[in-house]
Amino acid sequence: MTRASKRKATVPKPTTKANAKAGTKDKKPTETSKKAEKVVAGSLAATQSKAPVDPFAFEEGDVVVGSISLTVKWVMKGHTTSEWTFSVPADATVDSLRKMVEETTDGVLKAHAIILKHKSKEMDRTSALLSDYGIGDGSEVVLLLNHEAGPVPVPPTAVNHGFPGEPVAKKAKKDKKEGQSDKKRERFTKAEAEDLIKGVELYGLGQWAQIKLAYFRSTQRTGVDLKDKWRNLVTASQRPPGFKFRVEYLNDPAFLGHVAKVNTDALSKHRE
DNA sequence: TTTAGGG
DNA sequence: CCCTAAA
Repeated sequence: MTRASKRKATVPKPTTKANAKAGTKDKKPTETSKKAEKVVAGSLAATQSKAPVDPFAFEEGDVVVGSISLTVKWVMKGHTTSEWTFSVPADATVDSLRKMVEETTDGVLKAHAIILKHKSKEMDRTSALLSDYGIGDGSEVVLLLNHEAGPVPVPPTAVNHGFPGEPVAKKAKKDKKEGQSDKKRERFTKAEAEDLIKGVELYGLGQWAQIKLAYFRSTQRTGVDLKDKWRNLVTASQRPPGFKFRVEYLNDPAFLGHVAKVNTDALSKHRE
């Protein structure tokens, strides 16, 4: 295949090092002889015009004076969809936390669309300190999405735990001991097909693993399944007008038209 | 392990 | 859906 798009769309990989890929702006933590010192002391005033503090500016082993450990939970339809544990500087702001969430989900959850609440109170002052909202160690923050800010895809589950970038979920072994080939043939529902379309739209062609994580995390669908389904959808969209499909939702010209459109757009981006 | 394609 | 060469 051609080179993948330049924009990295990879979900935080379970890296062993804490800050393997996070903040790209902060160079490197000079020696750690005086970690407690390099921390945020004065950094807020120093870079006030820009991002308050690079959320990933410190490392796992650092002793951050006045740090706050909190948990961010994304609640949707009554249940927690995803949850992350963060350790932030004492002078972290609402906005810096939102950016951390965006980083952690590798951009899947856009900072501008994130609404944070603490004890039912919406934290709308983005430049306010988390402490201004009474947030301290062990606090729990609820994350909501501002739908008016545009469609936001489902983020990967349990992306992080502890410091950003720290490994979290185990790989879920493929105990394919005996003939575990109990894979029954289950047709994609229209909803699944639509999620797949959104995935290709958002991540691009070939990003099956990414789409799997974003939209089929808790499903049996594998990246290969998604790839196969996309191939079939595109083929279907190229059938002559009036073609009759067994699967009902494929008989909707608008539906297949969308598939064709998304495919065309994705193809152009795929080769640039 | 994931992707791309033919089976 | 499966199989598997390539990456």
